[in-house]
Amino acid sequence: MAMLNGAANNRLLTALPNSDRQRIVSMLNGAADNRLLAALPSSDRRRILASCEPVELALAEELYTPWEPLRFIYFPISSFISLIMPTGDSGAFEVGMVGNEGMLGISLVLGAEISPQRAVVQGAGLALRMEAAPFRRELRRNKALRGEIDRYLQLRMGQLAQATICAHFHLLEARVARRLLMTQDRSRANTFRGTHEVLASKLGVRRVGVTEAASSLQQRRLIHYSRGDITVLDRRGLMAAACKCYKADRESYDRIVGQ
Amino acid sequence: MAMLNGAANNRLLTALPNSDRQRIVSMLNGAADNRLLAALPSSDRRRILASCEPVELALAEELYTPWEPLRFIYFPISSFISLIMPTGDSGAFEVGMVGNEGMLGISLVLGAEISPQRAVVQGAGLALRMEAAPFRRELRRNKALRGEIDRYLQLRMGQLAQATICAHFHLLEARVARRLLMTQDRSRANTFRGTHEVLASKLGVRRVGVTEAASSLQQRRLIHYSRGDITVLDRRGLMAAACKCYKADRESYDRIVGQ
DNA sequence: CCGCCAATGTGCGCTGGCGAGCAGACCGGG
DNA sequence: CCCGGTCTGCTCGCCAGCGCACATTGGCGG
Repeated sequence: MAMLNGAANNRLLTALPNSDRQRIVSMLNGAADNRLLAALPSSDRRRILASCEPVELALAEELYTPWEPLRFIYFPISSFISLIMPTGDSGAFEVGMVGNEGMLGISLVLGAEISPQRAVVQGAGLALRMEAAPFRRELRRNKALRGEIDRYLQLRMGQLAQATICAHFHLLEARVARRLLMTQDRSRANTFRGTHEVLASKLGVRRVGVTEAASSLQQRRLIHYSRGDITVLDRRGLMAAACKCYKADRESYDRIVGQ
Repeated sequence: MAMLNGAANNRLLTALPNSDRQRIVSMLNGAADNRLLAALPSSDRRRILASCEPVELALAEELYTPWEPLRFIYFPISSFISLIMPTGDSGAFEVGMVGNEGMLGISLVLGAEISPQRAVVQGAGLALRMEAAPFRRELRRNKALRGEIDRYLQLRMGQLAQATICAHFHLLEARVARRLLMTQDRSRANTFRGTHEVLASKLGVRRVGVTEAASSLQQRRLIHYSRGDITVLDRRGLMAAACKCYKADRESYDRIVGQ
Protein backbone atom coordinates (compact mmCIF):
# COMPACT_ATOMS: atom_id res chain seq x y z
CA MET A 1 0.00 0.00 0.00
CA ALA A 2 1.17 3.45 -0.88
CA MET A 3 0.36 4.59 2.60
CA LEU A 4 2.72 2.18 4.22
CA ASN A 5 5.57 3.41 2.11
CA GLY A 6 4.68 6.87 3.24
CA ALA A 7 4.56 5.68 6.79
CA ALA A 8 7.96 4.08 6.57
CA ASN A 9 9.42 7.45 5.67
CA ASN A 10 7.75 9.29 8.50
CA ARG A 11 10.24 10.30 11.12
CA LEU A 12 7.74 9.93 13.94
CA LEU A 13 6.84 6.46 12.91
CA THR A 14 10.30 5.13 12.23
CA ALA A 15 11.23 6.15 15.73
CA LEU A 16 8.81 3.61 17.12
CA PRO A 17 9.74 0.11 18.19
CA ASN A 18 8.85 -2.66 15.78
CA SER A 19 5.97 -3.99 17.80
CA ASP A 20 4.24 -0.58 17.71
CA ARG A 21 4.81 -0.23 14.03
CA GLN A 22 3.22 -3.60 13.51
CA ARG A 23 0.22 -2.49 15.48
CA ILE A 24 -0.13 0.62 13.40
CA VAL A 25 0.14 -1.26 10.15
CA SER A 26 -2.57 -3.67 11.16
CA MET A 27 -4.78 -0.78 12.17
CA LEU A 28 -4.39 1.04 8.91
CA ASN A 29 -5.09 -2.09 6.94
CA GLY A 30 -8.37 -2.38 8.75
CA ALA A 31 -11.08 0.23 9.04
CA ALA A 32 -8.46 2.78 10.05
CA ASP A 33 -10.32 2.79 13.35
CA ASN A 34 -11.45 6.31 12.93
CA ARG A 35 -15.21 6.11 12.82
CA LEU A 36 -15.64 9.11 10.61
CA LEU A 37 -13.33 7.67 7.99
CA ALA A 38 -14.78 4.22 8.47
CA ALA A 39 -18.16 5.51 7.37
CA LEU A 40 -16.81 6.43 3.95
CA PRO A 41 -16.97 4.19 0.87
CA SER A 42 -13.77 2.22 0.75
CA SER A 43 -12.46 3.80 -2.44
CA ASP A 44 -12.79 7.28 -0.95
CA ARG A 45 -11.29 6.13 2.29
CA ARG A 46 -8.30 4.59 0.58
CA ARG A 47 -7.55 7.77 -1.29
CA ILE A 48 -7.71 9.80 1.90
CA LEU A 49 -5.56 7.38 3.82
CA ALA A 50 -2.97 7.64 1.10
CA SER A 51 -2.66 11.38 1.78
CA CYS A 52 -2.48 10.97 5.51
CA GLU A 53 0.50 10.24 7.64
CA PRO A 54 0.22 8.40 10.95
CA VAL A 55 1.63 10.25 13.94
CA GLU A 56 2.02 9.45 17.58
CA LEU A 57 0.63 12.27 19.71
CA ALA A 58 2.16 12.93 23.11
CA LEU A 59 0.20 13.92 26.18
CA ALA A 60 -0.24 17.69 26.50
CA GLU A 61 1.15 18.34 23.03
CA GLU A 62 -0.37 21.51 21.61
CA LEU A 63 -1.69 20.88 18.12
CA TYR A 64 -3.37 24.23 17.53
CA THR A 65 -2.52 27.60 19.01
CA PRO A 66 -5.26 30.28 19.05
CA TRP A 67 -5.17 32.51 15.97
CA GLU A 68 -2.29 30.68 14.37
CA PRO A 69 -2.74 29.05 10.96
CA LEU A 70 -3.79 25.41 11.12
CA ARG A 71 -1.20 23.34 9.26
CA PHE A 72 -2.84 19.94 9.62
CA ILE A 73 -6.13 18.29 10.26
CA TYR A 74 -6.20 15.16 12.41
CA PHE A 75 -8.22 12.00 12.54
CA PRO A 76 -7.61 10.56 16.01
CA ILE A 77 -7.30 6.81 16.27
CA SER A 78 -6.24 5.91 19.76
CA SER A 79 -5.48 9.46 20.85
CA PHE A 80 -7.97 12.12 21.82
CA ILE A 81 -7.83 15.86 21.91
CA SER A 82 -9.29 18.62 24.00
CA LEU A 83 -10.48 21.92 22.54
CA ILE A 84 -9.85 24.82 24.85
CA MET A 85 -11.25 28.30 24.57
CA PRO A 86 -9.35 31.10 26.32
CA THR A 87 -11.64 33.09 28.61
CA GLY A 88 -9.90 36.40 28.27
CA ASP A 89 -8.93 36.76 31.91
CA SER A 90 -6.14 34.21 31.54
CA GLY A 91 -8.45 31.32 32.29
CA ALA A 92 -9.56 28.59 29.93
CA PHE A 93 -12.53 26.41 29.34
CA GLU A 94 -12.99 23.20 27.42
CA VAL A 95 -15.54 23.50 24.62
CA GLY A 96 -15.08 20.14 22.97
CA MET A 97 -13.35 16.80 22.86
CA VAL A 98 -12.31 14.96 19.73
CA GLY A 99 -11.72 11.24 19.75
CA ASN A 100 -11.80 8.56 17.10
CA GLU A 101 -15.44 9.44 16.43
CA GLY A 102 -14.46 12.62 14.63
CA MET A 103 -11.80 14.94 13.39
CA LEU A 104 -9.83 17.95 14.49
CA GLY A 105 -9.77 20.95 12.16
CA ILE A 106 -13.39 21.85 11.56
CA SER A 107 -12.39 25.45 10.93
CA LEU A 108 -10.47 24.40 7.83
CA VAL A 109 -13.55 22.63 6.55
CA LEU A 110 -15.51 25.83 6.95
CA GLY A 111 -13.01 27.85 5.02
CA ALA A 112 -11.04 29.52 7.80
CA GLU A 113 -7.29 29.30 8.29
CA ILE A 114 -7.35 29.94 11.99
CA SER A 115 -9.44 29.31 15.05
CA PRO A 116 -9.73 30.98 18.46
CA GLN A 117 -9.36 27.65 20.20
CA ARG A 118 -6.37 25.77 21.50
CA ALA A 119 -6.14 22.06 20.77
CA VAL A 120 -4.28 19.97 23.31
CA VAL A 121 -3.66 16.25 23.34
CA GLN A 122 -5.48 14.85 26.30
CA GLY A 123 -4.91 11.19 25.63
CA ALA A 124 -1.63 10.12 24.07
CA GLY A 125 -1.86 7.81 21.09
CA LEU A 126 -2.13 7.48 17.39
CA ALA A 127 -3.72 9.78 14.86
CA LEU A 128 -3.73 10.30 11.13
CA ARG A 129 -2.91 13.76 9.97
CA MET A 130 -3.17 15.48 6.63
CA GLU A 131 -1.85 18.81 5.41
CA ALA A 132 -4.36 21.60 5.05
CA ALA A 133 -4.02 22.14 1.31
CA PRO A 134 -4.49 18.56 0.12
CA PHE A 135 -7.28 18.14 2.62
CA ARG A 136 -9.19 21.05 1.16
CA ARG A 137 -8.59 19.77 -2.32
CA GLU A 138 -9.93 16.39 -1.33
CA LEU A 139 -12.89 17.98 0.41
CA ARG A 140 -13.88 19.88 -2.68
CA ARG A 141 -14.04 16.76 -4.80
CA ASN A 142 -15.24 14.24 -2.28
CA LYS A 143 -18.97 14.51 -1.62
CA ALA A 144 -19.04 11.56 0.75
CA LEU A 145 -16.34 13.06 2.94
CA ARG A 146 -18.12 16.35 3.09
CA GLY A 147 -21.35 14.56 3.97
CA GLU A 148 -19.75 12.72 6.85
CA ILE A 149 -18.13 15.85 8.14
CA ASP A 150 -21.48 17.63 7.93
CA ARG A 151 -23.01 14.99 10.16
CA TYR A 152 -20.11 15.41 12.51
CA LEU A 153 -20.62 19.17 12.52
CA GLN A 154 -24.24 18.64 13.39
CA LEU A 155 -23.15 16.45 16.25
CA ARG A 156 -20.64 18.94 17.54
CA MET A 157 -23.04 21.84 17.48
CA GLY A 158 -25.58 19.83 19.42
CA GLN A 159 -22.99 18.82 21.98
CA LEU A 160 -21.78 22.37 22.31
CA ALA A 161 -25.32 23.53 23.04
CA GLN A 162 -25.69 20.76 25.58
CA ALA A 163 -22.39 21.72 27.18
CA THR A 164 -23.62 25.28 27.58
CA ILE A 165 -26.59 24.06 29.56
CA CYS A 166 -24.49 21.63 31.53
CA ALA A 167 -21.93 24.17 32.64
CA HIS A 168 -24.66 26.58 33.64
CA PHE A 169 -27.12 24.35 35.47
CA HIS A 170 -25.53 21.19 36.74
CA LEU A 171 -23.79 20.45 39.99
CA LEU A 172 -20.07 20.06 39.89
CA GLU A 173 -20.06 16.44 40.99
CA ALA A 174 -22.36 15.46 38.13
CA ARG A 175 -20.22 17.38 35.67
CA VAL A 176 -17.08 15.66 36.92
CA ALA A 177 -18.74 12.29 36.54
CA ARG A 178 -19.80 13.13 33.00
CA ARG A 179 -16.37 14.33 32.07
CA LEU A 180 -14.80 11.14 33.36
CA LEU A 181 -17.21 9.03 31.33
CA MET A 182 -16.44 11.03 28.22
CA THR A 183 -12.75 10.53 28.80
CA GLN A 184 -13.21 6.83 29.36
CA ASP A 185 -15.13 6.51 26.09
CA ARG A 186 -12.46 8.23 24.10
CA SER A 187 -9.49 6.55 25.72
CA ARG A 188 -11.30 3.20 25.56
CA ALA A 189 -9.71 2.14 28.79
CA ASN A 190 -10.83 2.06 32.40
CA THR A 191 -7.71 3.83 33.56
CA PHE A 192 -6.44 7.07 32.16
CA ARG A 193 -4.41 10.06 33.22
CA GLY A 194 -5.58 13.40 34.57
CA THR A 195 -4.99 15.33 37.76
CA HIS A 196 -7.62 17.28 39.63
CA GLU A 197 -5.85 20.40 38.57
CA VAL A 198 -6.21 19.92 34.83
CA LEU A 199 -9.70 18.55 35.15
CA ALA A 200 -10.66 21.67 37.08
CA SER A 201 -9.26 23.98 34.45
CA LYS A 202 -11.23 22.23 31.73
CA LEU A 203 -14.43 22.40 33.70
CA GLY A 204 -13.80 26.01 34.62
CA VAL A 205 -13.84 25.46 38.38
CA ARG A 206 -11.40 25.42 41.28
CA ARG A 207 -9.13 22.49 41.81
CA VAL A 208 -10.56 22.08 45.31
CA GLY A 209 -14.00 21.71 43.83
CA VAL A 210 -12.85 18.79 41.74
CA THR A 211 -11.05 17.26 44.70
CA GLU A 212 -14.26 17.31 46.71
CA ALA A 213 -16.36 15.90 43.91
CA ALA A 214 -13.82 13.22 43.02
CA SER A 215 -13.37 12.33 46.63
CA SER A 216 -17.09 11.81 47.00
CA LEU A 217 -17.19 9.62 43.91
CA GLN A 218 -14.28 7.62 45.25
CA GLN A 219 -15.94 7.07 48.62
CA ARG A 220 -18.89 5.65 46.78
CA ARG A 221 -16.51 3.21 45.03
CA LEU A 222 -17.38 4.56 41.60
CA ILE A 223 -13.85 5.56 40.77
CA HIS A 224 -10.36 5.32 42.15
CA TYR A 225 -7.63 7.84 41.69
CA SER A 226 -4.11 8.46 42.82
CA ARG A 227 -1.64 11.05 41.71
CA GLY A 228 -2.98 11.59 38.26
CA ASP A 229 -4.20 8.10 37.48
CA ILE A 230 -7.95 7.73 37.36
CA THR A 231 -9.75 4.40 37.19
CA VAL A 232 -13.43 3.92 36.59
CA LEU A 233 -14.57 1.13 38.92
CA ASP A 234 -18.31 1.21 38.39
CA ARG A 235 -19.36 2.58 35.06
CA ARG A 236 -23.07 2.15 35.69
CA GLY A 237 -22.89 3.89 39.01
CA LEU A 238 -20.88 6.70 37.49
CA MET A 239 -23.51 7.16 34.81
CA ALA A 240 -26.13 7.45 37.50
CA ALA A 241 -24.02 10.07 39.25
CA ALA A 242 -23.50 12.01 36.01
CA CYS A 243 -25.96 14.53 34.67
CA LYS A 244 -28.22 13.51 31.83
CA CYS A 245 -26.07 15.42 29.38
CA TYR A 246 -23.89 12.37 29.05
CA LYS A 247 -26.74 10.17 27.97
CA ALA A 248 -28.12 12.94 25.77
CA ASP A 249 -24.78 13.22 23.98
CA ARG A 250 -24.59 9.49 23.37
CA GLU A 251 -28.12 9.37 22.05
CA SER A 252 -27.47 12.29 19.80
CA TYR A 253 -24.44 10.49 18.43
CA ASP A 254 -26.45 7.37 17.69
CA ARG A 255 -29.23 9.38 16.12
CA ILE A 256 -27.02 11.46 13.86
CA VAL A 257 -24.39 8.97 12.84
CA GLY A 258 -27.27 6.59 12.51
CA GLN A 259 -26.75 2.86 12.23
CA MET B 1 -39.70 39.76 -11.81
CA ALA B 2 -40.70 36.19 -11.17
CA MET B 3 -40.32 36.76 -7.49
CA LEU B 4 -42.88 39.49 -7.38
CA ASN B 5 -45.40 37.33 -9.13
CA GLY B 6 -44.71 34.72 -6.55
CA ALA B 7 -45.10 37.30 -3.85
CA ALA B 8 -48.42 38.48 -5.20
CA ASN B 9 -49.77 34.98 -4.79
CA ASN B 10 -48.62 34.54 -1.24
CA ARG B 11 -51.47 34.62 1.16
CA LEU B 12 -49.48 36.20 3.92
CA LEU B 13 -48.28 38.97 1.71
CA THR B 14 -51.51 39.76 -0.06
CA ALA B 15 -53.03 40.23 3.35
CA LEU B 16 -50.76 43.21 3.92
CA PRO B 17 -51.74 46.81 3.26
CA ASN B 18 -50.40 48.32 0.06
CA SER B 19 -47.79 50.48 1.75
CA ASP B 20 -46.22 47.45 3.38
CA ARG B 21 -46.19 45.53 0.18
CA GLN B 22 -44.44 48.42 -1.49
CA ARG B 23 -41.85 48.41 1.20
CA ILE B 24 -41.26 44.70 0.75
CA VAL B 25 -40.95 45.00 -2.97
CA SER B 26 -38.37 47.72 -2.72
CA MET B 27 -36.40 45.65 -0.26
CA LEU B 28 -36.34 42.61 -2.45
CA ASN B 29 -35.24 44.64 -5.41
CA GLY B 30 -32.31 45.87 -3.40
CA ALA B 31 -29.80 43.76 -1.54
CA ALA B 32 -32.62 41.77 0.02
CA ASP B 33 -31.33 43.17 3.29
CA ASN B 34 -30.26 39.80 4.48
CA ARG B 35 -26.54 40.06 4.85
CA LEU B 36 -25.86 36.42 4.11
CA LEU B 37 -27.74 36.64 0.82
CA ALA B 38 -26.27 40.03 0.09
CA ALA B 39 -22.81 38.50 0.08
CA LEU B 40 -23.68 36.26 -2.85
CA PRO B 41 -23.00 37.07 -6.51
CA SER B 42 -26.12 38.76 -7.87
CA SER B 43 -27.01 35.98 -10.28
CA ASP B 44 -27.00 33.41 -7.51
CA ARG B 45 -28.93 35.71 -5.26
CA ARG B 46 -31.59 36.34 -7.85
CA ARG B 47 -32.16 32.66 -8.37
CA ILE B 48 -32.50 32.07 -4.64
CA LEU B 49 -34.84 35.00 -4.17
CA ALA B 50 -37.04 33.60 -6.90
CA SER B 51 -37.54 30.43 -4.85
CA CYS B 52 -38.23 32.30 -1.63
CA GLU B 53 -41.47 33.74 -0.43
CA PRO B 54 -41.58 36.74 1.88
CA VAL B 55 -43.46 36.22 5.12
CA GLU B 56 -44.34 38.40 8.04
CA LEU B 57 -43.34 36.71 11.30
CA ALA B 58 -45.37 37.43 14.43
CA LEU B 59 -43.88 37.80 17.90
CA ALA B 60 -43.61 34.49 19.74
CA GLU B 61 -44.50 32.46 16.67
CA GLU B 62 -42.91 29.02 16.87
CA LEU B 63 -41.09 28.25 13.66
CA TYR B 64 -39.44 25.00 14.68
CA THR B 65 -40.59 22.47 17.26
CA PRO B 66 -37.97 20.13 18.75
CA TRP B 67 -37.67 16.85 16.85
CA GLU B 68 -40.26 17.79 14.24
CA PRO B 69 -39.26 17.93 10.57
CA LEU B 70 -38.14 21.36 9.40
CA ARG B 71 -40.38 22.42 6.53
CA PHE B 72 -38.71 25.74 5.74
CA ILE B 73 -35.50 27.59 6.11
CA TYR B 74 -35.65 31.32 6.82
CA PHE B 75 -33.56 34.34 5.95
CA PRO B 76 -34.63 37.03 8.44
CA ILE B 77 -34.86 40.56 7.13
CA SER B 78 -36.37 42.77 9.78
CA SER B 79 -37.39 39.91 12.08
CA PHE B 80 -35.16 37.92 14.37
CA ILE B 81 -35.40 34.53 15.93
CA SER B 82 -34.33 32.90 19.14
CA LEU B 83 -33.03 29.33 19.31
CA ILE B 84 -34.08 27.58 22.48
CA MET B 85 -32.76 24.32 23.82
CA PRO B 86 -34.94 22.39 26.25
CA THR B 87 -33.07 21.55 29.46
CA GLY B 88 -34.84 18.32 30.24
CA ASP B 89 -36.34 19.41 33.53
CA SER B 90 -38.98 21.52 31.81
CA GLY B 91 -36.70 24.54 31.62
CA ALA B 92 -35.21 26.13 28.55
CA PHE B 93 -32.11 27.99 27.55
CA GLU B 94 -31.28 30.16 24.59
CA VAL B 95 -28.38 28.86 22.53
CA GLY B 96 -28.50 31.27 19.62
CA MET B 97 -30.10 34.23 17.95
CA VAL B 98 -30.62 34.62 14.23
CA GLY B 99 -31.12 38.03 12.67
CA ASN B 100 -30.57 39.42 9.21
CA GLU B 101 -26.90 38.45 9.48
CA GLY B 102 -27.71 34.80 8.99
CA MET B 103 -30.23 32.09 8.41
CA LEU B 104 -32.43 29.71 10.33
CA GLY B 105 -32.25 26.05 9.42
CA ILE B 106 -28.62 25.09 9.75
CA SER B 107 -29.61 21.51 10.47
CA LEU B 108 -31.04 21.17 6.98
CA VAL B 109 -27.76 22.37 5.56
CA LEU B 110 -25.97 19.67 7.47
CA GLY B 111 -28.22 16.95 6.18
CA ALA B 112 -30.61 16.48 9.08
CA GLU B 113 -34.38 16.78 8.90
CA ILE B 114 -34.88 17.67 12.54
CA SER B 115 -33.23 19.53 15.34
CA PRO B 116 -33.47 19.37 19.14
CA GLN B 117 -34.00 23.10 19.32
CA ARG B 118 -37.08 25.25 19.35
CA ALA B 119 -37.10 28.36 17.15
CA VAL B 120 -39.24 31.23 18.35
CA VAL B 121 -39.73 34.64 16.78
CA GLN B 122 -38.32 37.16 19.17
CA GLY B 123 -38.67 40.24 17.02
CA ALA B 124 -41.66 40.50 14.71
CA GLY B 125 -40.96 41.42 11.12
CA LEU B 126 -40.16 40.23 7.67
CA ALA B 127 -38.29 37.16 6.52
CA LEU B 128 -37.76 35.20 3.35
CA ARG B 129 -38.51 31.54 3.58
CA MET B 130 -37.82 28.63 1.29
CA GLU B 131 -39.05 25.07 1.35
CA ALA B 132 -36.61 22.43 2.48
CA ALA B 133 -36.43 20.41 -0.75
CA PRO B 134 -35.68 23.24 -3.19
CA PHE B 135 -33.27 24.70 -0.69
CA ARG B 136 -31.27 21.52 -0.58
CA ARG B 137 -31.33 21.27 -4.32
CA GLU B 138 -30.03 24.80 -4.57
CA LEU B 139 -27.41 24.14 -1.94
CA ARG B 140 -26.05 21.18 -3.86
CA ARG B 141 -25.51 23.21 -7.00
CA ASN B 142 -24.60 26.57 -5.56
CA LYS B 143 -20.99 26.71 -4.34
CA ALA B 144 -21.18 30.36 -3.36
CA LEU B 145 -24.20 29.78 -1.15
CA ARG B 146 -22.55 26.87 0.55
CA GLY B 147 -19.44 28.96 1.08
CA GLU B 148 -21.37 31.76 2.74
CA ILE B 149 -23.25 29.35 4.92
CA ASP B 150 -19.97 27.74 5.90
CA ARG B 151 -18.70 31.09 7.09
CA TYR B 152 -21.90 31.56 8.98
CA LEU B 153 -21.51 28.13 10.57
CA GLN B 154 -18.04 29.08 11.65
CA LEU B 155 -19.46 32.20 13.22
CA ARG B 156 -22.21 30.37 15.01
CA MET B 157 -19.89 27.75 16.46
CA GLY B 158 -17.62 30.44 17.77
CA GLN B 159 -20.50 32.31 19.33
CA LEU B 160 -21.84 29.16 20.87
CA ALA B 161 -18.49 28.47 22.47
CA GLN B 162 -18.39 32.04 23.74
CA ALA B 163 -21.91 31.71 25.12
CA THR B 164 -20.86 28.65 27.07
CA ILE B 165 -18.17 30.62 28.79
CA CYS B 166 -20.44 33.60 29.31
CA ALA B 167 -23.21 31.63 30.98
CA HIS B 168 -20.73 29.91 33.22
CA PHE B 169 -18.49 32.74 34.33
CA HIS B 170 -20.10 36.10 34.00
CA LEU B 171 -22.26 38.05 36.39
CA LEU B 172 -25.91 38.24 35.62
CA GLU B 173 -25.99 41.99 35.17
CA ALA B 174 -23.30 41.82 32.51
CA ARG B 175 -25.12 39.02 30.76
CA VAL B 176 -28.35 40.99 30.75
CA ALA B 177 -26.55 43.98 29.29
CA ARG B 178 -25.02 41.83 26.59
CA ARG B 179 -28.32 40.24 25.73
CA LEU B 180 -29.96 43.65 25.40
CA LEU B 181 -27.24 44.85 23.05
CA MET B 182 -27.61 41.75 20.94
CA THR B 183 -31.33 42.33 20.73
CA GLN B 184 -30.84 45.94 19.83
CA ASP B 185 -28.48 45.00 17.01
CA ARG B 186 -30.89 42.53 15.52
CA SER B 187 -34.00 44.64 15.89
CA ARG B 188 -32.08 47.68 14.65
CA ALA B 189 -34.09 49.93 16.94
CA ASN B 190 -33.50 51.46 20.34
CA THR B 191 -36.80 50.21 21.66
CA PHE B 192 -37.96 46.63 21.52
CA ARG B 193 -40.20 44.27 23.42
CA GLY B 194 -39.34 41.79 26.14
CA THR B 195 -40.43 41.26 29.72
CA HIS B 196 -38.14 40.30 32.55
CA GLU B 197 -39.84 36.95 32.59
CA VAL B 198 -38.94 35.92 29.05
CA LEU B 199 -35.49 37.41 29.29
CA ALA B 200 -34.92 35.35 32.41
CA SER B 201 -35.99 32.13 30.74
CA LYS B 202 -33.61 32.72 27.86
CA LEU B 203 -30.71 33.45 30.16
CA GLY B 204 -31.57 30.48 32.35
CA VAL B 205 -32.01 32.47 35.55
CA ARG B 206 -34.85 33.59 37.85
CA ARG B 207 -37.11 36.42 36.81
CA VAL B 208 -36.16 38.22 40.01
CA GLY B 209 -32.54 38.10 39.02
CA VAL B 210 -33.30 39.90 35.78
CA THR B 211 -35.45 42.44 37.61
CA GLU B 212 -32.56 43.27 39.89
CA ALA B 213 -30.05 43.53 37.08
CA ALA B 214 -32.36 45.56 34.85
CA SER B 215 -33.29 47.81 37.71
CA SER B 216 -29.64 48.53 38.36
CA LEU B 217 -29.04 49.31 34.68
CA GLN B 218 -32.06 51.59 34.70
CA GLN B 219 -30.90 53.47 37.76
CA ARG B 220 -27.67 54.14 35.96
CA ARG B 221 -29.68 55.62 33.06
CA LEU B 222 -28.36 53.04 30.61
CA ILE B 223 -31.79 51.67 29.76
CA HIS B 224 -35.42 52.37 30.42
CA TYR B 225 -38.15 49.77 30.64
CA SER B 226 -41.80 49.59 31.42
CA ARG B 227 -44.23 46.72 31.09
CA GLY B 228 -42.41 44.85 28.39
CA ASP B 229 -40.95 47.76 26.45
CA ILE B 230 -37.22 48.16 26.70
CA THR B 231 -35.31 51.20 25.47
CA VAL B 232 -31.56 51.49 25.27
CA LEU B 233 -30.69 55.01 26.41
CA ASP B 234 -26.90 54.85 26.50
CA ARG B 235 -25.44 52.29 24.17
CA ARG B 236 -21.86 53.06 25.09
CA GLY B 237 -22.57 52.78 28.76
CA LEU B 238 -24.40 49.54 28.23
CA MET B 239 -21.42 48.14 26.36
CA ALA B 240 -19.24 49.03 29.29
CA ALA B 241 -21.64 47.25 31.60
CA ALA B 242 -21.76 44.16 29.39
CA CYS B 243 -19.22 41.39 29.52
CA LYS B 244 -16.56 41.25 26.85
CA CYS B 245 -18.39 38.46 25.10
CA TYR B 246 -20.41 41.07 23.28
CA LYS B 247 -17.38 42.72 21.82
CA ALA B 248 -15.78 39.37 21.13
CA ASP B 249 -18.84 38.28 19.15
CA ARG B 250 -18.83 41.44 17.07
CA GLU B 251 -15.17 41.13 16.33
CA SER B 252 -15.56 37.54 15.36
CA TYR B 253 -18.33 38.54 12.98
CA ASP B 254 -16.13 41.17 11.37
CA ARG B 255 -13.23 38.79 11.13
CA ILE B 256 -15.14 35.93 9.60
CA VAL B 257 -17.51 37.74 7.31
CA GLY B 258 -14.60 39.93 6.49
CA GLN B 259 -14.74 43.65 7.20
C1' DC C 1 -64.96 53.47 36.87
C1' DC C 2 -64.03 48.94 38.54
C1' DG C 3 -61.85 44.68 38.45
C1' DC C 4 -58.42 41.81 36.80
C1' DC C 5 -54.15 40.30 35.29
C1' DA C 6 -49.65 40.88 33.58
C1' DA C 7 -45.40 43.10 34.86
C1' DT C 8 -42.45 44.60 38.31
C1' DG C 9 -40.50 45.18 43.18
C1' DT C 10 -38.93 43.30 47.76
C1' DG C 11 -37.63 40.30 51.55
C1' DC C 12 -35.56 36.04 53.64
C1' DG C 13 -32.99 32.07 54.47
C1' DC C 14 -30.20 28.79 51.92
C1' DT C 15 -26.31 26.81 49.34
C1' DG C 16 -22.86 25.80 45.77
C1' DG C 17 -18.97 27.35 44.44
C1' DC C 18 -15.14 31.00 45.03
C1' DG C 19 -10.55 32.79 46.78
C1' DA C 20 -6.83 32.20 49.58
C1' DG C 21 -3.96 29.81 52.31
C1' DC C 22 -1.86 25.87 54.45
C1' DA C 23 -0.82 20.73 55.56
C1' DG C 24 0.30 16.12 54.67
C1' DA C 25 1.49 12.46 51.31
C1' DC C 26 3.87 10.54 47.80
C1' DC C 27 7.51 10.09 44.23
C1' DG C 28 11.58 10.47 41.65
C1' DG C 29 16.25 12.37 41.33
C1' DG C 30 20.61 13.60 43.22
C1' DC D 1 18.48 8.86 52.20
C1' DC D 2 17.05 13.29 51.93
C1' DC D 3 15.16 17.01 49.16
C1' DG D 4 11.92 19.28 46.29
C1' DG D 5 8.13 19.33 43.69
C1' DT D 6 3.63 17.46 42.42
C1' DC D 7 -0.71 15.83 43.93
C1' DT D 8 -4.30 15.71 47.18
C1' DG D 9 -6.95 17.12 51.49
C1' DC D 10 -8.97 20.63 54.53
C1' DT D 11 -10.57 25.22 56.44
C1' DC D 12 -12.64 29.74 56.66
C1' DG D 13 -15.16 33.70 55.24
C1' DC D 14 -17.70 35.32 51.37
C1' DC D 15 -21.24 36.10 47.82
C1' DA D 16 -24.14 35.45 43.56
C1' DG D 17 -27.93 33.43 42.58
C1' DC D 18 -31.75 30.24 44.15
C1' DG D 19 -36.59 29.10 45.79
C1' DC D 20 -40.44 30.83 47.78
C1' DA D 21 -43.73 34.06 49.08
C1' DC D 22 -45.95 38.33 48.95
C1' DA D 23 -46.64 43.43 47.77
C1' DT D 24 -47.37 46.97 44.35
C1' DT D 25 -48.24 49.12 40.00
C1' DG D 26 -50.31 50.09 35.63
C1' DG D 27 -53.09 49.23 31.68
C1' DC D 28 -57.03 47.25 29.48
C1' DG D 29 -61.67 45.27 28.92
C1' DG D 30 -66.22 45.41 30.42
